[in-house]
This record gives sequence, structure tokens and C-alpha cells, in this order.
Amino acid sequence: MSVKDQLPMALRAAYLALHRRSETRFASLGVTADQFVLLATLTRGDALTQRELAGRMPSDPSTVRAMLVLLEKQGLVRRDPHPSDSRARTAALTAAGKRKFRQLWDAGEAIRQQMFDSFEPGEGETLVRLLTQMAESLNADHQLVGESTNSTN
Amino acid sequence: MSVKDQLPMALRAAYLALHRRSETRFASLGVTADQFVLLATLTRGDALTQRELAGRMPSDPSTVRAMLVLLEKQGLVRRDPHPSDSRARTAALTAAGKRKFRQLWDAGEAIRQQMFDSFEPGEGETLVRLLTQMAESLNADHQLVGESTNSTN
DNA sequence: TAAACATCGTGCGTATGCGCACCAACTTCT
DNA sequence: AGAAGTTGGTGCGCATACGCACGATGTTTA
Repeated sequence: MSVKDQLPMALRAAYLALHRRSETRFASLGVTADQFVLLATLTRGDALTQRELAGRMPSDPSTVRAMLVLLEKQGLVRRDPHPSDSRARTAALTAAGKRKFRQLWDAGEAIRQQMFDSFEPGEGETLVRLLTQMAESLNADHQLVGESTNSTN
Repeated sequence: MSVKDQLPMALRAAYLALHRRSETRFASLGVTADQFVLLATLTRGDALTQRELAGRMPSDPSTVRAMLVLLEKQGLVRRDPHPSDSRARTAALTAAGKRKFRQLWDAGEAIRQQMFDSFEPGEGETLVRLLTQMAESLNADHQLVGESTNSTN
């Protein structure tokens, strides 16, 4: 079992652990871990089209739509027609949404701190760099990676 | 925006990238990325109880059940009553399941290779180590989040 | 200008992911 | 042994995650 073969499972286990932990933490505040991600993305770039938002999260446009519907019901997000493109709709935080996000951010601090504290100095930087590289590599060329299919010869 | 604050999103982005890529790759073989994980787990420890299986993936028992039902329908997995505990059921790969897993493993090689190739020598090892540490830390003490952290020895 | 094409949002179907409640069966305690 | 508590599997509900097809609108091309 080489490191190469362990990597996918290690990544999966780490992400699911984070997700579960976040879910538990945010539940009392009435939002899910993924809704937190959406709110965070809107915080960093307000009035995005749904597609832009989906691209940045990253998530699927149809998933984002479902999430926006729920968040709109909670009054945390507002959707308006796009000023110049009448196909598009922009999403933005409401005042309540901004307030809620600040709460969530604070509530999540313990988790971020705990993740970070499990490392030696510098290792956190390394981890972020490697994860980013990996994601880029995986997203880049799933097209042009030759259709050599499963024959290793 | 410190590294600590980027880490959760970087982890999420990397995992989702891997998941999407795997989903696409395995679709033509008739299974999902998570079903692949289940089959892999059964390959490494046959005749597990559903709970054992869930613990190792890691996944929720009720999710695992749903997956097993689907995999059973495909004839890749068999569930038998546990020999000594009549509450429990064991899950095991069928012959077809073992064959399928070998196919899937080969099909996934390109992805594992691509992930691995985005790193310098030694970085893969580091990544696996850091991810494992982090997952452990996140799973460990969501109960006793007191100030007496890491006594991981 | 009209046709062809691309893009945005929506709705639907399937598969997780997980909590929760429930029953059945095992274990422990009295 | 009997009561009480724990554990295993199931069923249900909600929220992603994503592909796909559809209609409406923008953009490009003939």
C-alpha cells in the first residue's frame, strides 16, 4: 500500500471529519456546513450571479440554487434580477445574513484552530499549498488526459 | 486571510475535485465513487458487519445500508446473517464484486497517479501524514474540547 | 436580419451523508 | 432470572452533489 494509494482515502477521511464537525457546530445556529461555505463566498464577493457563486464555492449550479432557496426562506440571502443580463440573478447577503455569518465565523474558530494546532509550524502552509496544487491538477485536464483507459501497457 | 482560515476551504475544494473526477471515471463502470470506497473497504476486510464497515470507510451506518442495498442489487456484494450475533449482518464481496473492484482499481490508477504527480518527492508522504493527523484531531475530542488538547501519545 | 450557438436558471432523478427514532437482540447489573 | 442499558440494523426526513434536459435570453455567425 503505497502513499499514492492511501492519499485518496486520507483526503476523504479528513474532509468528512471536518464536515461532520462543522455540521454539529453550526446546527445550533440553524445552518449547515455547506450553507456556511455559501455565506462565506458571498461575503467575499457580494452580488454574484448564481453561476459565479457556484464556481467559487465550488459547487454545482443546481445545488447552489437549492441552497439559495433555503437561505432565502431564512432571510439570510436575497436574489435580485441581474442589472444587465435578464437571464441571470444575483445573490447577496441580507443584513441578517451578514450578522449570521459573523456568528458562524466566530463559532467556527474553534474548529479552524483545532485543525491548525495539530501541526508543527509551517506545516499548515504546506498542507494548504499541496491541497491547492492537487485540486488544480485534478480540475485541469480531465479532458486531455488521454483516453488510454485501463490498460497499463 | 491566514493559512488557518484557508485550510478548511482548501480541503473541501480538493476533496470535491477528487470526488467529481472519480465519479466521472467510474460512471462508465456502473458504480459511484463512494461505492468504490465501500468495495475497497470490503476488499481489505471481508465479512465485516455493517457497522464495522461503516466505521472503516468512514461513513454513516444508515448510508452504508443504502449503499449495500444498491450493491446487492448489482450482485457485487452479499449480506449474510452474522454467525454469532443475530442482530448483525455481515457484508462480503461476491466473485463479481471482486472482479469489479479490480477493474475499478485499475480505472482509478490514472487519478491516483495524477494526484501524486502534482507533488515533489516526499510531499505525498507529508500530505498523507498531515491529513491523517488532522482527521484524528477532528474526530478525537469534539466532546472534551477543554484546554487540555493534544495528548496524542 | 435570421439562424446557430452559448449561457443562465430551473426542475427532476439518483446517490450520498447524517441525525433520529424504532425494534430486536445482546450484555450488564441487581 | 429479570430489569435496565447497550448495540446492530432499519426507515424516514432533510440537505447536499451532480448530471441532464428544458426554456428563456444573450451572443455570434452566415
